[in-house]
Amino acid sequence: MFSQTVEYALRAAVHLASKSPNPQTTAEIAEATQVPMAYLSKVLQGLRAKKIVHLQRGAGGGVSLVHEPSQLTILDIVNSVEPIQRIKTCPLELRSHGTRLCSLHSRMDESLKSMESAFAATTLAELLDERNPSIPLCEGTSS
Amino acid sequence: MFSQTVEYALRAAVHLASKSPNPQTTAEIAEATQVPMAYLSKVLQGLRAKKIVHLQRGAGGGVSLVHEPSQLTILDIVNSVEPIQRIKTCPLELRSHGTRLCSLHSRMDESLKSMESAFAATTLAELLDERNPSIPLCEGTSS
DNA sequence: GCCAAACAGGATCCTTATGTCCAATTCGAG
DNA sequence: CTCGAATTGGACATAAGGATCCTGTTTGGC
Repeated sequence: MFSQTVEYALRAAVHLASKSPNPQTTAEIAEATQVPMAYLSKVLQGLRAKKIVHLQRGAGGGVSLVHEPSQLTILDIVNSVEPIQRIKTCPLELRSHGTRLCSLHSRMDESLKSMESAFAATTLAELLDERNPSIPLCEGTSS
Repeated sequence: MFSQTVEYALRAAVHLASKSPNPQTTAEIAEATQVPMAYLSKVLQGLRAKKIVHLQRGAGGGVSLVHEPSQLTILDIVNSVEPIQRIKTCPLELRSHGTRLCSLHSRMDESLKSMESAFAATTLAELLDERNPSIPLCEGTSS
């Protein structure tokens, strides 16, 4: 449902937020987030184009967030790499098909809207503040 | 966010429901739903494999729903062609990354869960019953 | 100034999704 | 039985997403 690119961008953003405001090298982020480094580099370049991160070349350089983690929402990241496409008009521009498929797409769009709202409501800072949520998703297999 | 294949399957399912229990030929469905026929054929074969539709070959044959529209939900169709992948475990199986990315994926999964619930709550019959929803998505450009 | 660290960006490759085409098969009807 | 309607299924084509590699450019520190 979510593309790899979005997943990678989110991982990188969260990791950067956790280290904010210290810059991290692409290699460090790749290691920490388990993302292929060469590809992560491309993803980060996309985030740079959208003014989400700052990329500093040269020795001692690295990647850093342009804004405070408390000012960045999940939606900001998602929309930077793969904007959520709301369904504004029925994909079928037919005069004859009645309202049937409309109601389908209306339902689909409501789900998109719901997701959009949820993503807009959570900042990276809030993600980091959460201590041991009720449903831990990270139970390692190692004891 | 939704693949073409899912979109096509949903269109076909809704159209079939609207004609239920009469079978429709693939060509008729393709025409009504604006889906390339040759590809629709493949999609329908997928729906057949999941026992959603019945395909009758030969003259007078066609496509028909196996179940009543009131017994088929949007989720049934979606899961038949491209199952919604809930995030059950953190994609990063790291012992060292703490709970940070967990809270991210927890949020993402909540959106998936919400969508799943919404799709499971609506049957094809209900879609057909809806008259002129408050937000019409089908305003044709033609007067 | 030189060197090593670190990003930049183009070329390339692999896989998957989407879409097309055609010969084969099934089956109802005359 | 024969013919045409209709799906079947395999091969093929195209495009996009995901991933890798290599060379160039920038830049801080010695």
